[in-house]
Amino acid sequence: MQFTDVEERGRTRGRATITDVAALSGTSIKTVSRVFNDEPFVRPATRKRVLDAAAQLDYHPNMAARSLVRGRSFLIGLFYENPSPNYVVDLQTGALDRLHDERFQLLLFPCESAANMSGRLLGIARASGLEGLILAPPLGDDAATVEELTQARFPFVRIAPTTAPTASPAVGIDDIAAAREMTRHLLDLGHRRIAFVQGDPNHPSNTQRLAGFREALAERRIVHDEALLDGGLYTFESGVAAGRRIFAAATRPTAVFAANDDMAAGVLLAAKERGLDVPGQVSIAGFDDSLISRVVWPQLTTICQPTYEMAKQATGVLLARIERREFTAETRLAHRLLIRASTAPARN
Amino acid sequence: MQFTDVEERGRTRGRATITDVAALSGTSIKTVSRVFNDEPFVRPATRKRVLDAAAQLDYHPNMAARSLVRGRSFLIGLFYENPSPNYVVDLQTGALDRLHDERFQLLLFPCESAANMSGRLLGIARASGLEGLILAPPLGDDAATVEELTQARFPFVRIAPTTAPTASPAVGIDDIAAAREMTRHLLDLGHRRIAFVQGDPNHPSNTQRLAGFREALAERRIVHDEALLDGGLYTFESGVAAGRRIFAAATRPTAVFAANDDMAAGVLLAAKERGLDVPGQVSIAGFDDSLISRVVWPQLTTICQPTYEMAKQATGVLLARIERREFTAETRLAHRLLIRASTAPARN
DNA sequence: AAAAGCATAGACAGCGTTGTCATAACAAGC
DNA sequence: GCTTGTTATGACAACGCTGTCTATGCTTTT
Repeated sequence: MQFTDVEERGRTRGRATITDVAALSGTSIKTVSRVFNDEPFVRPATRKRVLDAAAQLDYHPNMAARSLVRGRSFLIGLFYENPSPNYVVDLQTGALDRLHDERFQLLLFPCESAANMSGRLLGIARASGLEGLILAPPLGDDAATVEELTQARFPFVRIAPTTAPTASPAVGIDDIAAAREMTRHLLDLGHRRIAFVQGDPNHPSNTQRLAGFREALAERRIVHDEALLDGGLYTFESGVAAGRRIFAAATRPTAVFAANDDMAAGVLLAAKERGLDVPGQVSIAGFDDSLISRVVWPQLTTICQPTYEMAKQATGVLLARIERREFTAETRLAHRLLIRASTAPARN
Repeated sequence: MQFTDVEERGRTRGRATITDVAALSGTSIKTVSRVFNDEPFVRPATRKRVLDAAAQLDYHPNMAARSLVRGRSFLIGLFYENPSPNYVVDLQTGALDRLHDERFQLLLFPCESAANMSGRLLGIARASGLEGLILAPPLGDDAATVEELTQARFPFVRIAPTTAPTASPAVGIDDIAAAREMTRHLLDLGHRRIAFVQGDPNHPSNTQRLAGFREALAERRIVHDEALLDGGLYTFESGVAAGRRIFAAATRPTAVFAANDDMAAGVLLAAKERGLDVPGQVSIAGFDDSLISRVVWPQLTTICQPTYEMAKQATGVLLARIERREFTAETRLAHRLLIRASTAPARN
């Protein structure tokens, strides 16, 4: 079916322009512009006339024209490569909430793999006319990307980066300390054989969490059995696979610490497949406090990571840099050990 | 810290323009424009010169200028009010994938509540300069919204709408038939006391699923006990609450059918709290095949709803309407009953 | 060899806005 | 009443691009 002569109304054409409002209100376009940009020196009476005319014509400023003349796009890109929908939505919501009253809009850039984005981000940003980038893990950890953007003086902010703190703005938590706390919790419960399920080796957050795990073991003078180190990809499925391998081993660990909740949930599923009681026979701990940690049974002991808040603050940092050229250094937000039902004293 | 005199590079100013490319390539701006818009009548040699110059200057067409002169924004809005992150991400990914090679960009509009958006969508669309809207459930079911947009001839497409098929384009599945199939499955397993956990009463998908449930019972001449109807809000937490009420009742049902997976997972958690074996003592069924249905133990029997594909097709329909004024009527995609481990024969 | 046709290229206006600069209105100070 | 200063308003160019129209070559046809 085809529309005949009637035009569609999504287009910009046909909409009232600043000239129409000026004409109807008996003022000039410049005055209308002043009103819509809250510039001073407009008499209240004039302002009202303009506003009335605008309302009558259903006038909305044309963003394209505004962007063109100002040389700004008011577009910010959120780049992420993350297998966990919960995490992604938290990120988006945080950024959107911060952007809500600003004139900026958020563009999504889901990336297949962080590796093949290396060195391409600046080009993409330029092509889309972005004014700033938010790099979610692990994109903020790519050295080439950070170097490229810094070199070009292109505004960006990294969320939860783990590479050595450069001068670039970032918002995150202390992954090492958090992993250390979780490990201490397991040690305090009497666990000695603790398996660690790594996340994607390309995500440096994984390296940090593993480091924290090792530090805590070292504190208590426990020699870690490398056989208890297994690797996943941060996805639920990879957690299931890791869990199956771990529980099939001759000497089973009494606790498993997974580098994120999705994998911990996978490990939990593998435990159930094998008929293991959690936390009776094996304790399982995660990391992130994502929705999935509350959905499974028993609910997972985890690290509460303020993803939403990190994204919100990161967006604020980026905005400050774009709008006022303020350069905020690295920000660390607080994390919290959340003890729930999946961990219990070791009995062996 | 403040940047001194060096300018930030996110802005559009300072970037190469079409005039620069024309000058460097020894052509006119119109020819450069032709090259970048794949217009005919440009000699290969000229094209190459232009492209080389563009590459050398790192030229990218200014979207704002392009939008302005064309009277188009190339912006599409995705409106959703959905408590399930998995669903939302599927929706986004479907839309983004379809948009990938088009010049359009997607803007996100998470809505607090569909009700208070009623009658405001057109204004928001106009204010943001959108060319089209994708309405995810339940926004596509608001009569006032649909009426307003249709009236204004504003391009939009609804995902999984359930209201009486108007002439407006929509992509969805047959919720009634799907719920009927699931109910038959439970009946075939010998269940007779089946509780139904409703979703948000404001989401008409809920009404449809309940209707399908009732139809299947009627087919088998089973009088449904209204006490077995409980209500949630499509969230995991509301499912937990409903499950607790259901299992606290004097005569427990042998099966529970929840209107979505999140609630079914909640019911499952409530069952575990009470020490009930699933599916031994009670079968639980969900709807959606969202990630959560695979994460819990036992994995949930559910209806596989192609959310990603629905969003992708809906975007295609919208694009066709915007670009070529093609008007596609309602499209129904296939669903599938996915029998997993949470349902088993009734034994009583 | 002239005319006609087509492929190729450029000049220029205009899209809807904001910035700059000029001007008008009005109050205050002498 | 005349200057001065401040407040309020408007004329006009410019932002970077595409659409329209016109001009220039180069073939082909007569």
